[in-house]
Amino acid sequence: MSSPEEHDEYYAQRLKKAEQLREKGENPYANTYHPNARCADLVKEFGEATKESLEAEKRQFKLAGRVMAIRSFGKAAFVQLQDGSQRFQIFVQKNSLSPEAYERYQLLDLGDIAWFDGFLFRTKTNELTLHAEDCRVVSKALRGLPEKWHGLTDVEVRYRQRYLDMAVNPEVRETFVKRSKVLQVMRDELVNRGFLEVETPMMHPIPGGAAARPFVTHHNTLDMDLYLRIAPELYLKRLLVGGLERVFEINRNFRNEGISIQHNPEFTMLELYQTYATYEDLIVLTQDLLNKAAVAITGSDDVMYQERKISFKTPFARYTMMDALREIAKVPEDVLSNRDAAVKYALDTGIKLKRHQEGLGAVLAEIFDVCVQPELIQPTFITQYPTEISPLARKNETDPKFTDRFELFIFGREIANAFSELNDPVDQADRFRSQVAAKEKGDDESMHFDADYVRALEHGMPPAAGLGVGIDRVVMLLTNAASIRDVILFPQLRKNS
RNA sequence: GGGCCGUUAGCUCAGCUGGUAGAGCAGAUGACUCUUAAUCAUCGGGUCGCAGGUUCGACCCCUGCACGGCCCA
Repeated sequence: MSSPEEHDEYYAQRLKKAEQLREKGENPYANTYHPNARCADLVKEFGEATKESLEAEKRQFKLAGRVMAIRSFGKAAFVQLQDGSQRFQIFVQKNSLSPEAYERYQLLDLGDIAWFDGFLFRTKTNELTLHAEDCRVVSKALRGLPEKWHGLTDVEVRYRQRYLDMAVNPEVRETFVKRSKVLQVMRDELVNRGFLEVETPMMHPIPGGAAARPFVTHHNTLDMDLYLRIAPELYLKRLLVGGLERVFEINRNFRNEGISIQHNPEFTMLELYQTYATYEDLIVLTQDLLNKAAVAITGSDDVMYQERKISFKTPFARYTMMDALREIAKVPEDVLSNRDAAVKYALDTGIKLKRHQEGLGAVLAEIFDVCVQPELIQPTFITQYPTEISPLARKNETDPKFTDRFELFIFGREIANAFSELNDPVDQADRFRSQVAAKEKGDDESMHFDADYVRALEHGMPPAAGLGVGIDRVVMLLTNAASIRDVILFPQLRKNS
């Protein structure tokens, strides 16, 4: 990629044409020529109109967009114009334009933003086309477009210069339209259910609400370090203390971890909290949200993803973690109840245990990640997570070793995480202490003690359940994107060398 | 952090056993008033990612680095 200072012959040629326009009294970056229709509107309204009716009506329209192709025949040409909706063909004929307009047309290059005024007709091959009667260059491009047939395939350039990717690869635009639609569907659904959308801090004095390493930043005037949030959870629950009964937030979280096909340092999370609800209620809500999103985006609740059919028909499958270990991974019974047997099984399976993973629950969770998770292709809820790895979740009433929590897996990936919330301030303080102890033993992902949050709970938080949904991963599934970078407009890359 | 792969014209890609760089598109010029990757003719266009090394000679072999991709941690 050449820098703005490195100008080639194309640049010089195009700059010269811009100057020639100026000499004719034309501003090559004019904002005085506006379209009065979009390409898609014309196709919608006149796609079926006959040659004769078009000829009789001679409907006049102004279109504006990027010039994607020019097929020239000397004194006539076909121009492919692309606006925000789609491409449309323009017929430029010397005899149909004023001499001035034809001169302007001759200064038009591939990639320019152009404006045409003309009437609709059908070509000899019966293609709906705008017959140009006026032509303007409204933004002269000084750099050309990538190849017209193969498009832009270099992934690095696609990510670094996403605007080129979008200009030239229509499916990229479609992906981000679908992404927006997913968010809209979820917002609408939650608002309809009485949820209030809120915005809580992105900069936290104590990073909390998830097990992850944060990014650090600094406020100069306050002279204090702040952390980009790893989750909004603890703030959203403070709102429940304050009397809001149903809240949600859709926003970015930041986690200082590796970048992969499934991980970007900043990613979008939907989190919601509902008072007087349990994780069972959220299982229903979660599958409804995903089902509605799938149908809205793909038109079906059967979605093809990477050559596999994923069914978003409700209800989704569900297992407790222990049953999943038993039935899906065929883990022997003694491993499930005996820590030493579990550790031996893990090591025999080739799982590397971190030293701080001492409890049976944590070891079983590791075994689950390796032996069960990759098998969960169809949407599957896994419930009843070990308490020691769920420091913010309410313990199960009958077996306190487990929490009333679920995660949703699709295509072997974690899509959602939810639980009945821990609202006992004394229990919460104990859990934070365990987290701090783990941190001292070397687990840099474990949580800090958040005294301010415990204080909020001490004022009384209604019983509630909370849910987090990884929006990027949902969008990946619904747009058949192999990499999270394909659903994030500007994914994180190293500094350009 | 480790392994493997990639980086050649604006874009998409060839480039043999080491002998000094090619195509298509895009561009310029000319022809052409109904094309659909329009066609035809002519021409211009390269720090072969960067830095070293081996060699009479390196796009090619070796080392290091940068950036990207995939896999693993």
